[in-house]
Amino acid sequence: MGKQKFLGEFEMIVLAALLRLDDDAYGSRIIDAIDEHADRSVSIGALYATLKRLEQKGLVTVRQGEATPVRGGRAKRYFKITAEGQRQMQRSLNALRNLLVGTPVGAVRWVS
Amino acid sequence: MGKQKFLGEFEMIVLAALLRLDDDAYGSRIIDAIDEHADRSVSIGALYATLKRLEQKGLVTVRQGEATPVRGGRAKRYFKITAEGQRQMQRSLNALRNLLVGTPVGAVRWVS
DNA sequence: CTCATATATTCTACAAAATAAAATATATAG
DNA sequence: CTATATATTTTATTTTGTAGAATATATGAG
Repeated sequence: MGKQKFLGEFEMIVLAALLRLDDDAYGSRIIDAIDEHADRSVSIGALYATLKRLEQKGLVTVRQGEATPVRGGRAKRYFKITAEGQRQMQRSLNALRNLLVGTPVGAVRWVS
Repeated sequence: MGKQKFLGEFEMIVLAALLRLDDDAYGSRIIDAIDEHADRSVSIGALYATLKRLEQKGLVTVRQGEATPVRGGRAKRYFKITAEGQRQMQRSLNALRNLLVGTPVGAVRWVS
């Protein structure tokens, strides 16, 4: 068995955003989703660096988009989580969840 | 408002273990909890390095224990998550959860 | 006593992840 | 053909994650 892998915290955030955005996940859209849903502002450079790493690890794939017919328009790159990415994501979440379940009911809750 | 903070992935794992162990959280116990519940083996050095950082950030406190009356026994240091630690933990979890809810039902699930 | 041994924590060094700011690329409108 | 609006890449640095060696300290055996 290869060495057990766990995702970094921001890697999980990015992958979660890809799941949410489904077929429309590219740079600024991902930034917006993270900003809106996770209440977190991230620089675009930080995002792309992480996406590149995830791609190199085989956890996301990329599809080249068309340039949109509006002013300003380099072609977009759309990202998608792979099956292996989903697997690692679930494993990382489970690790946290399993440690937290059975914990005395206090300030930190997994649900609600 | 001070800069928004999010915990690292392993920091969350360690804090979750502290919650689980309540008043009995010291070195090897924490290692065991992570090993058992998160199915993850971590070196003791890695753990203490992270605990030190969490302490410096005010996310855990330490209480000095007695040496137990068994062979081999340097005094233990018991760790406990602070209110601020719980706050940051909840915030980090919420960020992930909020991105995942509403996601098409697929391979990655928050519950079950 | 003192030494072997069993815990326990700390130190050291390095790898990986996170992050922002600046640079570059490329499309279209005028 | 140039100004401008996206979009992605590059560069540099800080923070986290990680293991292994070193150190500390308690007790049991003799």
